[in-house]
Formats: sequence, structure tokens, C-alpha cells
Amino acid sequence: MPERHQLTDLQIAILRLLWAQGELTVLEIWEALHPERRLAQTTVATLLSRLQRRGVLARRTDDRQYRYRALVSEEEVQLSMVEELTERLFNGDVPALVNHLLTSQEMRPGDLDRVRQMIDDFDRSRGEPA
Amino acid sequence: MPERHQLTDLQIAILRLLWAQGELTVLEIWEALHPERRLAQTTVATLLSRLQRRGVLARRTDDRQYRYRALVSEEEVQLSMVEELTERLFNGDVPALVNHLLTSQEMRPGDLDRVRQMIDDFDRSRGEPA
DNA sequence: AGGTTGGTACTACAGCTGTAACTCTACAGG
DNA sequence: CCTGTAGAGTTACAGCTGTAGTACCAACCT
Repeated sequence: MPERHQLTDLQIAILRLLWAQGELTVLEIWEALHPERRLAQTTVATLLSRLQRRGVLARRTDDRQYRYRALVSEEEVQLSMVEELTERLFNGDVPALVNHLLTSQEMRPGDLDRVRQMIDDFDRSRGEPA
Repeated sequence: MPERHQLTDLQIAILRLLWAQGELTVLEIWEALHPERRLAQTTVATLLSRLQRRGVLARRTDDRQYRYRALVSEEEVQLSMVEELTERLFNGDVPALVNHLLTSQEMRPGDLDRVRQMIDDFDRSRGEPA
């Protein structure tokens, strides 16, 4: 079974950069994060070290500095965090969560169509119509 | 706009009890939590106090003890936590999350039907078919 | 009236997070 | 060779959480 990933906002922000870009240095991560959150470079370095120590990231020396990369995949984290949320807030009832999403303000124009399409495709690909 | 609710596992477990039951005493909450997590009663009391101080719960004296109740609604918390997750892990792309849910292992038999039904109803109630 | 009891408040502590300054080290340039 | 500099390591601290022992208080029973 998959591990439990308990990750904070900032930790996920860092992971997303690594998922998107592969291997990054402290400075590169700092630069990417900087517009949003004005952290010191040492702060970013500390966070990366801790995530490495914890086994979430790995690093490799490259020309007098480190290049960090993620050891957990995006899918893995999505899976475990969505699962956790579903369990905790919706008692594990996935359709309840879907319902919540459909009726929430977060839906943007066109999203409903996309979801409908998705279900159709899904049905068809499994040959399991109503 | 809705507040950001940053709540942990245990805090949500407590809230869920209060959402379901209304007003509860420390002892009642402890009893409900006890089978799962074997906490001391004072631990539960501490947690409740802190949530009260933070404005998440309110309490009222009743016969030499407190009765706590939630000050945030379940919907409110669901909204803010799901929103946060969608934003953080799916870049705000709701259909991507729905897709994740449909293809995940969390779906139980019959869930797909329920979702399909939900979308149909939703379409119909808004007179906005494909 | 005094002890037992149920319940709250106070205090404590470790672990994690965000935050960052300070220190050290090694390479690059003069 | 000496020094500036860039980057890493070390140390620090406050705030939150889970965890709980201990102290205090009021009511009830005998």
C-alpha cells in the first residue's frame, strides 16, 4: 500500500517545481518561489535539507552545489492526499466529493463539459454502459 | 470570501463528531475518539480548549462542565479544504481532479453509476444539455 | 464538615515548520 | 598567495500539535 504523504503548502510548492523541472539547485528553487513568497535563500536551503533527510527528496553534488530531485511522484502524492481528504471529509464517499466539486464555485466554464466527456469516454473504454 | 481552514486529521475528527452530534462534552468526545486513538481525557480537553481559543469551536457551561460546539460548518470546511487541494495538487483544474477520482482505486462498486446519475441530474436541473 | 470524585486549568515537552542569521569552506581572480 | 564570494552547514527561535501529568475547585455523599 502507498505511504502516507503529509505535506504542507510550501513543501508541495517545492515538489511541484521539481516535478515540472526535474533537478534543481537551491538557487533555482529560490528564484521560482521568490515572487510569491519572499523567503531568504537559506530558508529554502533549510527546507530542502529537511525534505532530503526525510526521504522526500534526493540530492546529488554537481559543481560545488547540490541538485535536488523528488523521490515521490506527483501521482503518488495526489493519490495519497486525495484519498486522505476523501476519507476525512467525505467519509470515503467519492461521489459525494464529485458532487461537491460539481456544485462548487471552483468549476470554470467548460469544466462541466469536460467532466461529462470524461465519463462518457470512461464508460465506453470499459464497455460498461448504464 | 471564505476563510482558510488549516485543520489536521485529529482536529477534523473532532469537528466531525460535533457536526454530527451538535454539542458535546469533553468526556463524550473522548469516548467517541477512544476506540481509534487512545488519548487521555486531558489530551482531548487540551485540544478542545485550543480550538476554542482559535475560534473554531465555542463552548458553554452546562452543569459544571463545558459543552463544545463547532463554529465552522462542514460545508465551509469542505469547501476550503477541497479548494486548497485542487489548487495545490491540480493547479485548480477541477476536471483533472474528477478524472483522478474516477480512475482511482477509491471508487467502489456503484459509485460510477452514482456519478453518472449526478451529472444527468445536474444537467437537467440547469437546462444546459450538451 | 471532610474526604472522594469529576472536571477544568496550568504547565511541560518533544517534534515539525517556517524563518533566517551566522559560520565555515573552497574555488576564482588578482 | 590572499581574499572575496558563493554556496553549504550549524544553530536558533517562535508557533503549532499531540501528548499528558499535576494542581486546583466545587459538588456530593456520608
